[in-house]
Amino acid sequence: MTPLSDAEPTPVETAAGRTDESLPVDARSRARPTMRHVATLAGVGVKTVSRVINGEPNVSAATIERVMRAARSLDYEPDLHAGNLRRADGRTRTLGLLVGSVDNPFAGAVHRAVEDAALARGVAVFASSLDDDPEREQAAVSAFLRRRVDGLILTTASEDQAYLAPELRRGTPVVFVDRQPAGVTSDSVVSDNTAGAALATRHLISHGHRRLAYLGDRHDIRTAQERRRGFLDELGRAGIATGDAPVVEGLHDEETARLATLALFDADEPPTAIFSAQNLVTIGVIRALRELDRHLDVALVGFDDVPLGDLLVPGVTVVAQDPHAIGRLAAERVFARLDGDESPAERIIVPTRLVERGSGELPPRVSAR
Amino acid sequence: MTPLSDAEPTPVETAAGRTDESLPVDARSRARPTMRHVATLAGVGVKTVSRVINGEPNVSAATIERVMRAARSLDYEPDLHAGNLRRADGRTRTLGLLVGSVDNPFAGAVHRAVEDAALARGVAVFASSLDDDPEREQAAVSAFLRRRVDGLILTTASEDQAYLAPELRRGTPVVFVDRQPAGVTSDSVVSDNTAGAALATRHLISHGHRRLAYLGDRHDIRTAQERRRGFLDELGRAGIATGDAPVVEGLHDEETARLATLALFDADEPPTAIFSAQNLVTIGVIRALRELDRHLDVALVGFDDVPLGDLLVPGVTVVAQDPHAIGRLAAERVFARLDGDESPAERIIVPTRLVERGSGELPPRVSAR
DNA sequence: CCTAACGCTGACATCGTTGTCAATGGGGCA
DNA sequence: TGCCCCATTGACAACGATGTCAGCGTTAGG
Repeated sequence: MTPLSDAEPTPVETAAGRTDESLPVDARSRARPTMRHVATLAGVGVKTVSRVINGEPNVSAATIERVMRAARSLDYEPDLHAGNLRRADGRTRTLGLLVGSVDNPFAGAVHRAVEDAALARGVAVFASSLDDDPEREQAAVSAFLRRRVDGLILTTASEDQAYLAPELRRGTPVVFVDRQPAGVTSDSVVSDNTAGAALATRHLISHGHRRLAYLGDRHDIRTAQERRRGFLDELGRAGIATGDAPVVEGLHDEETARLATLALFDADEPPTAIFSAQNLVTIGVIRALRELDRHLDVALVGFDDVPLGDLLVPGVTVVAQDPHAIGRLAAERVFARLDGDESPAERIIVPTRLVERGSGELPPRVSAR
Repeated sequence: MTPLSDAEPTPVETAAGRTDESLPVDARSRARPTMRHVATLAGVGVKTVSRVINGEPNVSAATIERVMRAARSLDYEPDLHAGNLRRADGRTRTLGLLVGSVDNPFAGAVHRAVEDAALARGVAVFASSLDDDPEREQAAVSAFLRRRVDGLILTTASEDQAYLAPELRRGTPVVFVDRQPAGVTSDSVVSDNTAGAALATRHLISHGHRRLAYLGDRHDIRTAQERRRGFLDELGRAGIATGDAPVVEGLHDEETARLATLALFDADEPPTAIFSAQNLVTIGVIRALRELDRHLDVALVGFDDVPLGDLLVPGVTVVAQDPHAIGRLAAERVFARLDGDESPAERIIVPTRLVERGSGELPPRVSAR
C-alpha cells in the first residue's frame, strides 16, 4: 500500500545506471506491470525479480525486501502462462473437469472434491458441462487442451474416446469419472453400477415385489447399461421373467421421467415397484407418483441420492453413490500420474450403499385401477 | 486420422529445401507438436500455419488444405497462452467465477448460467469455492489474475474489496454476484434481499403470526444484513416490538441451523413462525422441526429455494431467487464491458418471488409445551 | 509494354517469463 | 598476501505464438 519512499516520483535508474523513461513506474498506472517494471523500480535485474517471486535461493535479504516492496507497490501479479512457456516442467497448474452439468448435485459434489484436492496443490480447475452431448464433450476437451491443462477429469458422452489417444500418448493424465472409457485405456473412478442396481432390485424383490419397472437414462451411456444389466440380472436370479418387466430408457431429465411414469401407470398391469437409475429420473418418478397419489403404495428405489430424500414422505430409499469420494479419488489419480506414477491404468470402483428410508420398503399392493 | 500419404514416413523438406531432422514429424511422437512441427510437415512457414489456424485471409486453398492435413495428422492444438502473449487484444478467453461453494444448488445454477453465456463466446470458466473465507477469496482472485482471466464474477466474503482497485483500474471487468461490493465500485447483480425478506415476513404476519424468529447467516455478510433488515423493518411496520423477536445469526450450514432451531424451542416463548434467510439454514430448520414434530404447526418461510421444496410435507414456502438470471446477467455485464461498455457501474437487482407451498401459510398455534 | 496493385508467403522481432552462464566481489584458508 | 570458493547478480536466449514488413509472382490497367 505505501509507495516506495525513495524511487517513487521520478523515473528510476536501472542497475546499469541509465534512465529508462519508457517504463512508467507509477503504481496508479493503467498498464499491467511486468517483471521488468518491478525490476526497474527495485533497481535490480529481471532475473533477480524472478528469483524473489519464485522463492529461489541466493538472493540477499535486502534485495528480497526491495523487490517485494516494488512488487507490492505495483500490485504485480506474475503471468503464469508466460512463465509456463519457458519453465522446464511445463505445468500450468490447471485442471480440466467435465461433468454432466455443473448444476446437478452429483456433479457439484464431485467438483467440490476435485477443487479441494486441487487447491491443496495450488491448481485451478476449469469446469464444464457435458449435457450428454458428444460434440460438446470434444469441444470442451479441446478448449482444455488449448489452455494446456495438466490433467483431465472427464465424464463422457461419446461412443468412444479414441480421440484422446494422442493426448494420452503425450503423457497427459486423464481420469474418467462416473463412466468407463471406451476405445482408450486410462484410469477411471466409477460407482459399482451393476452391483448397486442389483442391490436395489434385490431389495425390492425381498419386500415381495415381482412386477418391477426399470426407468433409466439413454441406453448408449455405458453407466446406464450397467445399471440396467444389474437390474435384469437380479430379476433373472430371482426367477422373474425379464421379458415382462417394463424397461423404459432414454430418460434424461425430470420431465421425461415424470411423463414416462405416468404412461406406465396408464398401461395394463402397472408395476408395484420401480427402480429408477439416475437422480433426475428418481425425482421425476416421485413427482408422477404424487400426482397419481400412488406414492404410498408403489415402492421406489433410486440409484444416486436425491437432495432432501430423507425428508420426503415416504423417505426415498436409494442406492447412494459417494460423489465426494469419486471426485477425491479422481483428483488423487491425476496428481499421482503427474508425480510420475507409471503403473497400469486402474479402474477404481467406489462401492454404493443402500439407504433405506421408506419408499423402498413398501409392500406390493394391487392397483385399485 | 489418416497420416499424410506423401510426407509422412521420412523427415520432410522445409520450404527452404533443407532437411530438418531435428523436428520429428511422426504423428506418434511423444512431444507436443508446435506450429513449427506443423509448418515443417506441411512444407510452409510458421506464419502461414498461424494464418490457417486462425482463419486469416490470403492463403491459397491448396495451402490451407496442406496445413490442415498436417495439423490433423499431428493432432496439433494451438497453445492459447503463447498466442495470447503476443496477441494484440491480450484476451485469454477465460473467466474466473467465485461462488459460495460449487456444490450449493444456488451456486450451481449461477455457474451453469455463466457457463452457457461463456460457451457461446468460446470462453472457458475457472470456478472456485469461497466457503465464506476472506483469505480463500483473495487466494482465488490472485490465482485467477495470475492466469490472466479476462473478467471476474465474484461472490465475496471479505469486509472490503479494495484490494481489487488496481485490477479494476487496469480495466478488468469485475461483476459481483449475490453480494454487493464494499470499498470499491463495480457492477453487481443481486437479489432484492431487503424487499424479499420483508415480503416473507409480511406473508407470515398476514397469516396471524406475531412471534417471529429470524435465523440467518453471519452478520458480517452484507446480504445477510439486508435480509435481517428487511425482516426487522417489516416487523416494525406491523407494530411488532422488534426487541422481542429472536434473531439468531452466524449460521452457515444445516447443522448449526438445526441446533439453533432446537435451542429456540427449548427456550421460553418459542416463535410460532420462522424466517430462515438462506437455503442451508432453511434445510436445518426443517430437520429440527421434524425432530420436534412441529413441522405442521410452526410456520416457515425460507429465503432462496430449496431442492424438492415442493415435495416436502408441508411444502416449503420460500422467497425464491433466480440464480440462473443472476448468472446470466453477470456474464452479460462482463462481456459488455469487454466489448467496450464504459458506462458507470451498474447495480442490477433481480426480483424475488414468493412461492407459497404450505409451510408459510400455517396459522399460529400456541406451543403445547 | 510498363507499372501499379494485389494475393500469397516467410523472415524476424516480440510478448513475459525462466534456464544458462558468466561476471563480480568478499571471505576463508594456506 | 594470494588464491579459491561461493554467494549474489544480470545479460541473454528461448518457450510458442502473432504483428509487421518486405519480397515474390501474377494480373489488370493505361
